[in-house]
Amino acid sequence: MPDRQDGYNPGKYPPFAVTVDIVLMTVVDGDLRVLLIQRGEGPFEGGWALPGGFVLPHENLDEAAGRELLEETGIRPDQGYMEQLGAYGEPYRDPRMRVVTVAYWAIAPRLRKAPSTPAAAARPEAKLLFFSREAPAAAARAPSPAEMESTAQQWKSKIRAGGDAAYAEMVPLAEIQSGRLSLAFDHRRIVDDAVDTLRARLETTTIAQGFCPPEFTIRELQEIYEAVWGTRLDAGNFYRDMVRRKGSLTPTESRTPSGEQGGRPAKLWRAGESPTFDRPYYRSPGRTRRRRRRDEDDDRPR
Amino acid sequence: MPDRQDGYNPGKYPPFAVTVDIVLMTVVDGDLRVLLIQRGEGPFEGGWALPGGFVLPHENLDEAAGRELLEETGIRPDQGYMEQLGAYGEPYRDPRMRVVTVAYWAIAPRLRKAPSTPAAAARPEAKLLFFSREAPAAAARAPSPAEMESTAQQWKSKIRAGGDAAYAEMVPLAEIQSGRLSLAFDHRRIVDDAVDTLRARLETTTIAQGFCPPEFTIRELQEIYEAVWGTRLDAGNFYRDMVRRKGSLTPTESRTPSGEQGGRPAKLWRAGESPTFDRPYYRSPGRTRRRRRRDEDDDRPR
DNA sequence: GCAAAAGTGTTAAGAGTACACCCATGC
DNA sequence: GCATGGGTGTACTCTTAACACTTTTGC
Repeated sequence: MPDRQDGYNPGKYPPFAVTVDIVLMTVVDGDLRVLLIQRGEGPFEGGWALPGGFVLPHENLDEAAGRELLEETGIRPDQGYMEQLGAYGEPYRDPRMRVVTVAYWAIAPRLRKAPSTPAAAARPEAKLLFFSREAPAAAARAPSPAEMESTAQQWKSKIRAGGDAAYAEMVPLAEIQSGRLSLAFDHRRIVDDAVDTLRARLETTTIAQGFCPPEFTIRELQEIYEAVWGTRLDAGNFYRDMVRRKGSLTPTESRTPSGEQGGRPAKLWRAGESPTFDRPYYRSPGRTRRRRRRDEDDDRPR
Repeated sequence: MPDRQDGYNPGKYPPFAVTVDIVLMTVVDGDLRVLLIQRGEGPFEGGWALPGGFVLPHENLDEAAGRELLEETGIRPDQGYMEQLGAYGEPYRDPRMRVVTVAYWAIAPRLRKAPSTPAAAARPEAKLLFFSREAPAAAARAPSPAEMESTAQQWKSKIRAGGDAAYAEMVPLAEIQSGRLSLAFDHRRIVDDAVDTLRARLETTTIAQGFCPPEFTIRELQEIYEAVWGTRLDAGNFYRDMVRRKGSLTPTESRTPSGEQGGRPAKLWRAGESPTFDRPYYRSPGRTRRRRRRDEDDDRPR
């Protein structure tokens, strides 16, 4: 606490800068990805870093994180999910001054997979999504209900070719954790912590649905779990396990526009009223056999 | 991140004070308690608050929390367990200036219960432990191995009668959560968050042992779980469940100095090599039937 | 018809729970 | 002997995990 009997008095305190950094995660084609920006100046110029910025004097930490998310991606915090991760404050993590960063992690809904064979869609090095960092004023205005309806449309309108000095990109987590792509400051550690927390949250809450479009199939939800946990799950058991949990899913009348070259159309579901499961869905050891490799695709023989 | 393309440059950033606050918890006679200090000056003078202080320019957040814990209680962080909880930064949480607090929670081992009938020991409003906040220099020096051996002795040497303006006290959590005792700033919320996290950690880690003396019985460990979770557990099942988990407990040759008015002497155990369980010990609904009231004492008929 | 994907049934193994019961001590 | 608390046995229930099987579509 600020003032106490140990020699400090108000006004004579060590001044710090306080920033927020955001680990925005999404799942694209079975890959967990993280939003990174390429730094345009300063230390680590040209390096990859988490989006973030200073906390302003009048706003609290959650508001600062929500504002930064909106400014950088056009995503409003209430469209997905956002939660504080923790504070990071090594003395020389920023070489210029003493900075304490409060990290947040957030979830962005994904675009629905384009109708085509899954094999074709997954393979040809699926194009990364680029988010413009320009025109923050336009991005900051509140979206209309129609705009909110389809986040996919919002995103598409912001995608550009990239290649500019400072841009943002959804980078596969594997690129970061394998070390092929290294991050500025202590952001690698922040990303690791965020992923750990996300993995744990999937056990007790329904936030995995936040990665999905407003209406989704149980199979799509399963793909989120598999991407985040890095495991394969039994489709039949997963279906029952999710539907059995009360309050987490609302059934819909509609079904998927039916399969490409066959397959039974899947029921569509909406998020339930409860943000948590009535009973946790644990990654038990038997359930989570390690997944081999991205794009080895499947365990089943053909 | 500090410098970016959005109008900020280094040196022109909103200055904040950064502090650490510590939720030090212990279990005394089946009660989960929290260390509070009574404020000697400033806002909330005379009110109860968490111990804490400013982060110094040269130290990181963990070091600041460890230093504060040592200064305020004489407990070295490596004697128990300490973990960051999160950051709290509402704009006017401190009326004097903009302060962001990074909260930590920590565990202190408890004194072994004095040999007497459990009923007698539990009832007569067991005396609270008082920690002196004076002579910080003495408290700050590194304790010798002999001193470390018995934390109980360290504590006793610091206990004083209390009644002074600024002192510290282990307050039962129930006093805080019932609202009978209200805390300064947003410290009530921080305490609640710390307890939630502690409860969750008991499921997957062996830190409950941190509340126990170096050698302890399974029954003592069970009492920790019951105090923290606020439940009753079946003694027979708990015994097996804990002993079954590999790596969490090391057997000892010794036994308890044998019962007071009978009873089979209990085996003594030490902490195992693993800080986490091989399989989590969940508070499943059946296991955690709600406990009635503190000091109604027991469910069994007599 | 066949292939593919959604959804259901069945079963064996194991974890969780309740509770009876035996064991080792003090008095 | 009796009381007390430590530790073990046992039976029943429920969840998990594997996998066979049925349903509904496209071609």
